[in-house]
Amino acid sequence: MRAAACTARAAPLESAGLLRRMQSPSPRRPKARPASIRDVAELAGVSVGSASRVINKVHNVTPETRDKVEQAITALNYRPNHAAQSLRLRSSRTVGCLLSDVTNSLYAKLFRALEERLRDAGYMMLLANSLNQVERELEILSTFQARGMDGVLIAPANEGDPQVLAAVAALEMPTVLLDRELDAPIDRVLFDHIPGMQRVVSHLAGLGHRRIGLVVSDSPTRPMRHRIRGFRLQHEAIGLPLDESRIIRLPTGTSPAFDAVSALLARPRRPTALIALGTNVLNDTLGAISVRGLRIPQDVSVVSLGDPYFAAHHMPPISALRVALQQAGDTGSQLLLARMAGDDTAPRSITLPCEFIDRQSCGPAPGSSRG
Amino acid sequence: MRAAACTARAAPLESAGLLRRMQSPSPRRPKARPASIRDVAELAGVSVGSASRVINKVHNVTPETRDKVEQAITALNYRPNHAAQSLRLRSSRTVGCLLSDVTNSLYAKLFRALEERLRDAGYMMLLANSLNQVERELEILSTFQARGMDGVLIAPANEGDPQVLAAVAALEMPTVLLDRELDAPIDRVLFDHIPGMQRVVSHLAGLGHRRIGLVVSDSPTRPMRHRIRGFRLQHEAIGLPLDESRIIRLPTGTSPAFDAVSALLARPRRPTALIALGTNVLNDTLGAISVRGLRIPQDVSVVSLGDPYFAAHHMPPISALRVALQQAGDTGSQLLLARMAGDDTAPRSITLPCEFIDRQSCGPAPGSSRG
DNA sequence: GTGAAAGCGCTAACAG
DNA sequence: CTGTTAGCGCTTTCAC
Repeated sequence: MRAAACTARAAPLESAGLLRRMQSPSPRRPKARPASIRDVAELAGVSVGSASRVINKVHNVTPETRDKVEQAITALNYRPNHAAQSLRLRSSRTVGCLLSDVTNSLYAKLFRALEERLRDAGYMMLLANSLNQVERELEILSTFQARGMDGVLIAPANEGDPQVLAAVAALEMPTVLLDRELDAPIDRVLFDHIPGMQRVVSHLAGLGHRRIGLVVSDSPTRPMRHRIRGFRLQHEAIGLPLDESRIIRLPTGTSPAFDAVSALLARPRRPTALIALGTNVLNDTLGAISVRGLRIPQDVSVVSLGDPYFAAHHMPPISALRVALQQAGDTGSQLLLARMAGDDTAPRSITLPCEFIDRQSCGPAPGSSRG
Repeated sequence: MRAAACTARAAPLESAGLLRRMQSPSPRRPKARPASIRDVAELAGVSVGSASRVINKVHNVTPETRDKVEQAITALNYRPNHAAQSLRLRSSRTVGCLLSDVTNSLYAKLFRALEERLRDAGYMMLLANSLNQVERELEILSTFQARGMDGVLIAPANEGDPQVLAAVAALEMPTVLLDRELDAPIDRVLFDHIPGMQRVVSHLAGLGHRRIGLVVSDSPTRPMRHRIRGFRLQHEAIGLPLDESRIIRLPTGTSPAFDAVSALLARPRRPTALIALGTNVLNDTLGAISVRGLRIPQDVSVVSLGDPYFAAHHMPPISALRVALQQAGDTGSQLLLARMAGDDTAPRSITLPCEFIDRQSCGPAPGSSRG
């Protein structure tokens, strides 16, 4: 079964498409069309009604009938046709999930948590990555609508876009927003970024740090806005002067965090503490620190926003502000499940706390008397 | 819209379910049932046949008719009912994807690449994580079948399980296997792990390393098997004695790579080079090296299997054996698309190369004359 | 307890 | 070019 490496674009495969219309349905699956409930009923010698009743475990059935039908089912390897069920029941037992990008471990974890719960409840998940593009978000939303999802869980990056807002508001099925804010009357699960960030700033300030840098992305989403807001708020609260230029908003997509952080650290009065977005940005930040020959935490303290695997396993272990992804998944699916079951109470907004995990990357500010 | 943090299980939400059956359909979506093609035809003053024709852009239509129908469509905000189309067309325009865990960035990247292509072709993707459990894989496969996926892309972790094999073989729709081997006549896209690993070993041997450690997972999948095989083969090929105890197979799930690598490095004649699975294991490996006060590459050379973001941004940058995920996505979707379009030629097996990226983590073996 | 039949929304074959 | 109609497979009254 060894094949030569083939890196070519699929030109050779493409042509197969043309042939298709000129020949009978693929001989690769000559399995005559699968057994229908009618076949089952016939083989069992009962009516389709009865067959349906045993399939759906309705009570009104003689054990005898049940047996016959069940035998027919296994004999025919019968599986109910999902499309027909969806049409008839007006329910697809499918939930749509719109995320920026599963490649971001945060979303991947969230999706996994969500899937776990919803699968247990008998739903399958459609996953679509919007890659932060308005156009895609619109298209995905529209597709979810068209495909009659029973519910959707969404985290549109373009919260502020009027078209996106309109599209979300137009959704006709139960919807839950994931850590986003949109002016529509729908359920949402949010993280408490502001108090979380305040906690971090105050922890750092307590260690004597007076110049704290913040490295986030310029994505216009709620998490970023709130983190920055919390950052500002806490500076005010404790009367720490805030130099706005210490807030770095990295252009989304690319990750030139390295250069930006290097520049920040090269300033005459460099920050003595850095708060950086988890995973990639954190990684670049760590790299920039190490390249400049600075030590953690002696020269610079570091806090990660989000708690990627490597934060805990880095040397030294990096303190992190962790969001409860698993819990968010539980909560989000819970909310959605309730709606899909008919809950028609007012939209709920559930806020989940951020937890600060203090590890060994935060120390007293250099030259500070505290600590 | 501020809500108290709520960590409680959803007991309060649960009860809503009971109410449901006793009241009319949720007032939250009083949108009478969406417009059907019949409504459109009626409003446009044409027959459903004509309506269908313009909706499906068939040629036989007067511009006049077309206009009327199109107006009715926008007026009614009509969207074809997907379930009805699926039922009628025997096609769901949906593709199932079975992976171990999207939380693993490798799979996340693969999924994203796949989704990109398939979305362009008009398919949506159902994603299911098997978490390596046989039971789940069976269930997912069965669900894909029952739901009439037009095609599936799968990477079952339990390649060797007879039940899984049977379930895969029983799949009635086009299927492509992703870097797995199963004795079934289906398309597959594979990575060239053996030559890749051989390249790494020989690179290291060329630098004078004679004791190379390999840290992988004990997952019984093709990639792991092949890496180990390539490791052995190349040792033989260049006449390097291989101490089997230098091959560490980490139990899947947990990641105690740190201890295992520490132990390996604590041996009297420790390896002078380490080849480690990307991301988490690599991270632990790096940690263990740093904790023992060893330097890269002066004391230990390191190669990553897979090329996570941080490998390139680590200090020093870590050499990596990279698999072309994007290309795998392109190829896999290509293969599937062709089958779904009716291609009925013999199953293809496309092998993609592994690329070795030499960065700065590989140096001459300590005490070696080479380099 | 069971069967007959209506119809979910759509496409396609057929007649005009 | 357009209208009518027969199902796709299933659930669910409604009689019996």
